[in-house]
This record gives sequence, C-alpha cells and structure tokens, in this order.
Amino acid sequence: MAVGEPWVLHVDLDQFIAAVEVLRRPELAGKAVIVGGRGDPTERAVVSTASYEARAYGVGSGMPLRIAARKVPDAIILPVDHEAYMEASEKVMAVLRSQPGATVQVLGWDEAFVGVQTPDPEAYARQLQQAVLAETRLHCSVGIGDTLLRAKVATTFGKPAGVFRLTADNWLDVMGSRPTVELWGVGTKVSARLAKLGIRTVAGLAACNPDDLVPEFGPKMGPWYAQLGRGDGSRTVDDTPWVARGHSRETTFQRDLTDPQQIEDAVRDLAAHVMDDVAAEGRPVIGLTLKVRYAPFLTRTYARKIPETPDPAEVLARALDLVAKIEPGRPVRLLGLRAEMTMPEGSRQGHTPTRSGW
DNA sequence: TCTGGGGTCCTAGGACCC
DNA sequence: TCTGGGGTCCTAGGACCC
Repeated sequence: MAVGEPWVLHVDLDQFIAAVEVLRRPELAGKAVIVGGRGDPTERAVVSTASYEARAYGVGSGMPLRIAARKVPDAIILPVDHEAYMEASEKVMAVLRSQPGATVQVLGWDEAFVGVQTPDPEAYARQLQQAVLAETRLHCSVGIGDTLLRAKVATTFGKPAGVFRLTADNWLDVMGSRPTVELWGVGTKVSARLAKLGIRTVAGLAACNPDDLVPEFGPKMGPWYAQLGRGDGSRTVDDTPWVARGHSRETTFQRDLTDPQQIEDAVRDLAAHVMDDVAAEGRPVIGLTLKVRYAPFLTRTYARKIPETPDPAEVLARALDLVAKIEPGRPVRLLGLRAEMTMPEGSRQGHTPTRSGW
C-alpha cells in the first residue's frame, strides 16, 4: 500500500444528538426534533441540538428552550440523555480507531481528529464515512487539512455528509473574505476587538504583523490570533488519553434562592456530586472555585487553593468556607462548584484549539 | 428572548521574596 | 532610608469550545 503524505482529517457527526434520538425512535425521522434540558419548555433550559428540520425555523444550539418551543409549536422536545450519546459516541470512536493507520484524537462526543498517511485523503475520508454509517447508522462530515485548524474549518464546508479539503493552497481563496468570527477560537468578543483595530476579515488578520496585536491581546494571544488568520498551527494528531484537570457541577434554580440555608444545602449537594466524579479518578483536590450567578445575570467566582486532600468531608468544609463570600440577601440564580485536581506526569493538556499544543 | 452544563487556558493585579 | 528589577504564587475575571 502506498504510504503517501500525512494528512489531518476532522470528523464531525451530523446533528449528532438528534440523530441518536431518531435512531431509537424512527417515527421521528423527518420531523422537527429539539433536545434540551429535561424536555420541558416551561423550564429554564437551553437547546442542546436541533434536527435540520427544526433549524429551518431558526432554532439553534444554546437558544432558550422556551423560545425554541415558540418558534416551532409542533416540535418534538426531548430530554437530554447523556448515557445514550456517550454510548453512541464510543461506537463511533471505535470505528475511527479501526481505520488503517489512523491516529485518533477525540475532541468531544461527536467529533475527532484522525491523523493518517495516504496518497488520497478524499478516498480515505469516503471510506471512513461509509464505515461509520455501516457500523452506527450515523452520518458524518469530514474536513481534510494540512493543519488541525484547516481540517477543523474545512468540515464546515463539507456538511452535511460531505468531504472538503482546505490547505495552505486554498485557505485564503476560501476563507480570506470571511469575517474573523468564523475562525475556530475567535468569538464575538475578540472579533469585535479586532474590528476596532481595523481587522475584519481572515485575510486582514493573516496579513497583520503578529507583534501589532500584542498590546491589545497580550504576548500569547496576540500572535496566536495572527496565526489563526493564516490557518497555520500544529499538524500533529495526538492520541494521548486526555486527563481532566478538574470536575465541576452547576445548577440553575427554577426560582432564585435567597434563604442562606437553602443556598448552603445547594452547595453541599454540588460538593457531593463533584466529589463523586473526583473519587472516580482517585486524584486529590488542590483547589476550589465557587461560581455564583446573582439574578439577573451578574456572575461572580470565588476561588481558593486548599491543602491537597482526597477527603470529601475536608473538601466540603473548604467549600462551605467559600459560601461565606456570597453576598447575603441577594437573589441567587445559579450555583456552581469546581474542584481542581493534581495532574499526573506527562498527561496531555488542553482540548480546546486556542491553547497548548496548537 | 433571556440565556444549561461541562470543560480549558490566558491575563491582570496584588502579595511576597530575593 | 528609599529604592530597581525579576521571579513566583494566588485570586478574580474573561474568552472560547462542545
């Protein structure tokens, strides 16, 4: 078999969550399906995924469920079922790993990078799509690139169920005139700050001097954004298992809390769940962050390093210390608790594009 | 229209040390 | 007595991703 050049493939399942729901309830095929929260549009919750039929009405991820239900009155609204998606995800990743010569870096439930040496990446991508479909009955789109970033962005143009190639050769032709917010790692805030500097398009970002971005974005992020504009970055797919730095739990209350006892009880509850996740990995806790959203939308975080401990009772006591920082009498809409853990030697860090390894 | 829940990493400023 | 300059650690806040 010909060895060929190294390529990065980015595999992204099409409307993954909705597709999994349709698989086990075939009568939903072709209908507007919305998955979010506990499936109750009267609750405070948001859309996890909408089927293409629902998206046609303007429903998208992150939209309040209440609004989505209003836009599509006859939509079928389902609760989020993490276990089902996890199971489907593991099947898909197993198929990717079984492809000849594939190195697989998982990015989330429904996407992964696949590194491979092949003379014909399109043929490889098609073969991969067929294998995933045959084994899981799920469709995916594939982006082909000479960097991780270009492969990731290429997938957008392959949807649904297609293949698209983006390399140094066609990057500016395809992306140059598009707004910077279409880059992976540039959101609305950063694109607005770039616009303030007169940079609106990917071509504009690609052409700028990285040093000119340092005063606005700092020594790391400035040059990083310039690199994004060029589509450059790592070409290495890393299959080292990812290890979480921490675990957190959050709850949004259907009614804002003001009673100190209720607030304390809620934190005890969060701590118990967080420590379940921590205990499953057997690493000690070294820090805590309490997140408080005061109604309507003011978020505060209170953080503290703690003496390294694996003991849930000790962690709970430190969490309750942080509760003292919550402003008394002010309505609380959301509470979150995050525990940071020690990291094992040599573990891969980061799973977001903007950070280490890119 | 009114915004979930799980993550990661960067930056700034103050405290402290040499 | 007052001061430079560099480093680390900690906390708070922000941005982004799925």
